[in-house]
Amino acid sequence: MNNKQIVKVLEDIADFLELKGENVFKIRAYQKAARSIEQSSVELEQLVNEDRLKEVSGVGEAIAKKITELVTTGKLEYFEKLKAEFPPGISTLLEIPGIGPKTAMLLSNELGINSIEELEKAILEGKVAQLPRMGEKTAENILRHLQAVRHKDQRIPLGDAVNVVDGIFTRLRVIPGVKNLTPAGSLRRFKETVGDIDLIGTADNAETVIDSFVSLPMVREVLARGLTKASVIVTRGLQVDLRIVEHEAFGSLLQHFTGSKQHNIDLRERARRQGLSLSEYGITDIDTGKMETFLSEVAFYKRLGLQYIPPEIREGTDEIEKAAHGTIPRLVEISDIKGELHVHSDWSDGRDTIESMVTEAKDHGYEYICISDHSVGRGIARGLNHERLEQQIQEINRIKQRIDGIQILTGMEVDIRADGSLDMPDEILERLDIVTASIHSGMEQTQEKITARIIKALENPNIDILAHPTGRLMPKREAMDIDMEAVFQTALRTGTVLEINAMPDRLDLKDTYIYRARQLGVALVINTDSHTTEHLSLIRFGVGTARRGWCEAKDILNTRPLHEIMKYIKSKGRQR
DNA sequence: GCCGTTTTCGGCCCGACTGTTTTCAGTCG
Repeated sequence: MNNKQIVKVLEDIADFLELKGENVFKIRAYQKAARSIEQSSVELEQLVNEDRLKEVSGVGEAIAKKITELVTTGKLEYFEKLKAEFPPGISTLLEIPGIGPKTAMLLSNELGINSIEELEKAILEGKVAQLPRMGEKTAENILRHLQAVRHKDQRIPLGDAVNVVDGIFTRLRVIPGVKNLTPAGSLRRFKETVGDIDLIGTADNAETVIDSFVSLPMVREVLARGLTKASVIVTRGLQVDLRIVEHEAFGSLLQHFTGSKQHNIDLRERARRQGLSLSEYGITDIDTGKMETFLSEVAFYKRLGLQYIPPEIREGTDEIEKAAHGTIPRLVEISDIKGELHVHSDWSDGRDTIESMVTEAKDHGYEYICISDHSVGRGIARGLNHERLEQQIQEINRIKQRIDGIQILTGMEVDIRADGSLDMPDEILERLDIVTASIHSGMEQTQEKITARIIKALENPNIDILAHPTGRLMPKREAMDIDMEAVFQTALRTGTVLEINAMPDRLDLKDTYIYRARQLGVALVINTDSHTTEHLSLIRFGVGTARRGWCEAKDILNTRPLHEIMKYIKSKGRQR
């Protein structure tokens, strides 16, 4: 049983306990444990074997026992019994926004409703509105949400969300009196997908900003609208929340709305022990009732005796404890990146010429760039065969004469075939500066096969980098089924570099894998895999993801000057 | 159910909005 499945069971337990009306703190304990496991970079099965489950924050005696039962037997008796107490399907009602445990139980008990379809029918027949504490308006709202859930494409990739925000911001910025307009929430934390978009700002008069916001042309529907806060639905069923406070409270507002939820709960619990109460408006002394406001997040954290915590690692793991001890590292920044080792040109499936890619990289302030077009196996991408690669090497040599101020490397993204062999002979690869390998086909193989295939490629001394290691494409293609721990161990042994692919629909390696790889000391590189000149600026998504994995500059190969990279790559110390 | 530079027992984040209410419950983030 993997982490994802365990998380699901814990979440379901929390749902059923809610329906049952159990102690809210017990429910919260299950939810906290689930969130915590979701963030974990280690498979719990491993921890069970080593009897280290209770090292996971939020996992105590009782939950550890339940996880152990799940892992060893594949089932949990407590859960099965709990589930049996309710009509099947009732928990699906909780997926509809606006329906909580009380409403779900009411619908089930009074009207026998246990599915979304039954609910819709009952609303249309006017039965729901007649229930106690319901009414026409509530029934109508539930119906609306129910239909929205059906059409909404769940969480959207980070890159898409950023585009939506850009569209909204261009229009909101022109509203008079609005300041500090900033995306917060999971977007600011660079989470790979976002469920909704949180925007915040400050204003002299919040109400006028809210008014303008709800009447923006892209707004399809207004869900809620108060004096300082509004929620709307824009294209693709995406929910956007805007919250406005007064200028002097911006620091605490930004902190509050950035989350994560678990980070804020942990932070507030800690503050409470210090006799302080936190809110989006500021920090209140519980005894005196006096509130301080904060212009910046740095000041806010400082008041709590904490080092500043970057948004990307505010996930409620152990960041607050580290901040209290002053041991939050300086995470890698975009300005640390000195070059790019994986870009394509119009020689294969890229749009732009080698020369324009190089010029663009130079404009980014990069010291080096490696041209790595596809190999012949990727016929659809116009992959290069021997002769064309030979011609490309000569072309790159000519460009080197014309452009100075940036070092140009010759590379290739070689296809790892279904049997783990490469579709370019070693004697050719030996001549290239940097060779990247990746899988583009046969991604449905068994875990055993794929893992063996990747390990074989990593063991080839000519392969320097493994690109987009898990092959996922959000939202449509899942990661390949790989034993990542085995891949990390092999990369460590062979010295092969693993890529953090910055393309917003890839972000591959993902954050938790990065965390684990870094912990083990695996070499990492952040590449954009650019196919156009514009793509080079997507590096920020790769850096954000690396930061979520707690990477410092020293963990990332392309923060180093080229001669150091080449020294590493060609080093004899690597045992292959 | 978890957890501890005030506690191994007694606490457990905080506020906004909506709708159906005569003062608040339910839900959300």
